[in-house]
Amino acid sequence: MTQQPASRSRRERPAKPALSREWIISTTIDIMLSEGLDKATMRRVAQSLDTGPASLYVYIANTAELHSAVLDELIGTLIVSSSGSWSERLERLLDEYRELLFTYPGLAKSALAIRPSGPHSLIFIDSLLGLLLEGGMESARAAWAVDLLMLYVTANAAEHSVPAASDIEAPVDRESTWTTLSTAIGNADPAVAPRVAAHGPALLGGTPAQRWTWAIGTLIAGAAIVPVPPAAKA
Amino acid sequence: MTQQPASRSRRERPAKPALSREWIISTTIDIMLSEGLDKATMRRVAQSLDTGPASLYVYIANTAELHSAVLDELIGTLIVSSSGSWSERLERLLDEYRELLFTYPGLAKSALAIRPSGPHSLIFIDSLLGLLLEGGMESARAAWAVDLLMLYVTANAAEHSVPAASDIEAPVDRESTWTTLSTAIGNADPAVAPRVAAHGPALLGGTPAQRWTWAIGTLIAGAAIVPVPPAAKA
DNA sequence: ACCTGAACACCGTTCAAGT
DNA sequence: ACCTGAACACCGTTCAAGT
Repeated sequence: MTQQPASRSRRERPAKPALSREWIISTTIDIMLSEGLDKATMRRVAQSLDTGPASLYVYIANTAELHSAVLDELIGTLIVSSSGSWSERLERLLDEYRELLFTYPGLAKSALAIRPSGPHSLIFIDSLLGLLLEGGMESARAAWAVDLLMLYVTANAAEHSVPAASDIEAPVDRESTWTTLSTAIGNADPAVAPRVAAHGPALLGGTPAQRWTWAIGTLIAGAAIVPVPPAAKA
Repeated sequence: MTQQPASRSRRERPAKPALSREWIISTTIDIMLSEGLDKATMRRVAQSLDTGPASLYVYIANTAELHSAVLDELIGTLIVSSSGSWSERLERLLDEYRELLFTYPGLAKSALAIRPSGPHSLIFIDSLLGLLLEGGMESARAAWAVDLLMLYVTANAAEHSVPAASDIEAPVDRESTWTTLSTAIGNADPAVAPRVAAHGPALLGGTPAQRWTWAIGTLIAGAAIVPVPPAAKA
């Protein structure tokens, strides 16, 4: 339980080790890394463990729980940097989380469905909360802001990790999705969507990094000025 | 194309009408309404249309495109109210969108993956943009704010529409997910997650409606004060 | 040209039967 | 008690063959 974080690369596979929750989770992470979340199915994981899928159900309730456990494990690898202002450390931590979700394509989508809730996630939430409190944010607002920030990071990653499957056979699709949206905006009929037609470039402008920084800044600045309804406070 | 919005309830089924993109989409909506997005599969839709799944591929490229088309169709039913301040109208419009995504469980998750981009979505984006501009927001910021607002609404809905499948056999699961998170927060060890332990009630406090209103307000207020990098402007 | 039966290559989950 | 083979009930997508 409190051993070191699951090593994510073990080349030597000691001939059929005993099945266990930990072993199943780390095998799942291996598969996710090399083949994507889509391939990290009960069947595929079982195959990697030289057994049938039914065996996994002794340790894990269902696919959602497996993915949830994997996410918690990975969140355990994030660390709060110790230098810089609270806002720098906060942005860096969120950036690490974003990167994590980008590294494991498809995991973000799971994260939305399952709400990180394991022991490692609790520590992560604690860190975010601590940084906002350090920044002087009122406690009730900081709590809600943590939620909002995590939701944004997850949604942002989920949106950018679209393909997940079929990236071997149809790498075109990702591009064409983008193209569809931007040409739709570019070609917007001023009679039907006048503001989009007029402000098209602004809608599409900026680098992903610029938009990310702006969004995080916006969330924090907004949370700092919008009060939480008094009744909702502890 | 510019007929009335796809009627979502047609009890009389004129014996095997000709297959068409429109007919496929409206049938999919029917199924989604009555059985959830999970059941709106190519196979199930084909079955409702008295044909094999292969036939759908004449009109629709794949499942993602089908869901994308459905979402655009539904977004076409949203209307901007004509009374009230810009911010009241904005919040009402976003609320309609949120409600739409809640009504069709699972659709929100699709919306994240596919980025609403059809003709109806373009008009919706145009309305949001118009309201922010009316509120005096600078154009580049308003454009990015539209993105952020839509992302939040979608993510929020995706998070709350968890079960989607298996809601007949395991209605317990939704409850237990919540319970898991709140008990985890409630029982947080002060030694390992001191801030969570101390501010637990704040993390869990407020009604969904309060949190929703606060979040939307936070996003708009934040966008109004955080400037977009000059290089990113049109 | 338009449509589709049948097949291919997968899924998650359960449960009776084995050790 | 613990584990699992085999089955159940599904998927998306393709393609050769029919009309």
